[in-house]
Amino acid sequence: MEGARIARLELRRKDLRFPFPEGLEARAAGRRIVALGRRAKYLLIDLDDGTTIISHLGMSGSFRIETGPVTDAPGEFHHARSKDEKHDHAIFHLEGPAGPSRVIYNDPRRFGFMDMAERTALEVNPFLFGLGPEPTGNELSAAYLARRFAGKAQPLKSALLDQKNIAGLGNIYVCEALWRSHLKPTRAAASLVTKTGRPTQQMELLVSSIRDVIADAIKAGGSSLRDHIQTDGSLGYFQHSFSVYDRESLPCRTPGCGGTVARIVQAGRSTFYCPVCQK
DNA sequence: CCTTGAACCTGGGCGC
DNA sequence: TGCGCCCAGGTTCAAG
Repeated sequence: MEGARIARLELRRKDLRFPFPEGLEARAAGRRIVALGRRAKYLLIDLDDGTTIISHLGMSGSFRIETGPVTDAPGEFHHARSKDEKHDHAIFHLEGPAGPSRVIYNDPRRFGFMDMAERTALEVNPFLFGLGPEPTGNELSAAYLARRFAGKAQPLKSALLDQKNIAGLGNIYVCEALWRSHLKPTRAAASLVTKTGRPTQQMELLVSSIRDVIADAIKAGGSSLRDHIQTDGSLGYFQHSFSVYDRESLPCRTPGCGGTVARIVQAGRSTFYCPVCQK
């Protein structure tokens, strides 16, 4: 996709969760993609005119890539548009050195959305403004989190899910990171900060667990659930290595623990944890 | 300020 | 077989 020219951006409906921004198709047409980036859970597509397309997959969105000319043969198969295909909402028709290809945005539940902004004004885009540091970079540290969590009675789970504290952690990875660091999700965020505002030992452990969870998930190819798939159509398989997420009533996987995974609801989201080894 | 809850949307799974 | 209900994912916004 990088380096390719967008022959046409085809929007097959006027909105996802929000309307597509005014003039998106016209702005994208004929432009070259100079870079692909990511911030938190937003995909950033940099065009050669200084525009950046901002795309979020929501909960059920995915991109898939098709190469070669369109094989939309007329005739008997035309009526048989697959269930999946009807949720193809945006199609980037690309022209690259290797010929035509398409990058297709599919989103059955339409919780995703797209926006566009001038690259020079990205930080003030409403979706990107105020996001915390990436969990994979040096900016995330125990000392930083201690500053953010000091004095907060908010449950640890909710604080970690807050994108203003750390950008890009979702429900699954927060549950997994807390389990790895043996921390109870209902603890106050401030309980990992000393009276003098320094991170506790447990905070250090939490930060390294967050890094490890993300690294392991990337290595394993992502966490797509159920019908949610990879760009090549295969299922992400990190879901097979969840330690607590979606394991209610199953044995805790901490060696020698013997506990049973519980499910509670915090701020309207499911939290899975082991009441025995997470304290 | 902090915290919770509803809304957005669809399809899969389950109980009857 | 089908209907109705609940649930999942992420983010914003309104209300307590």
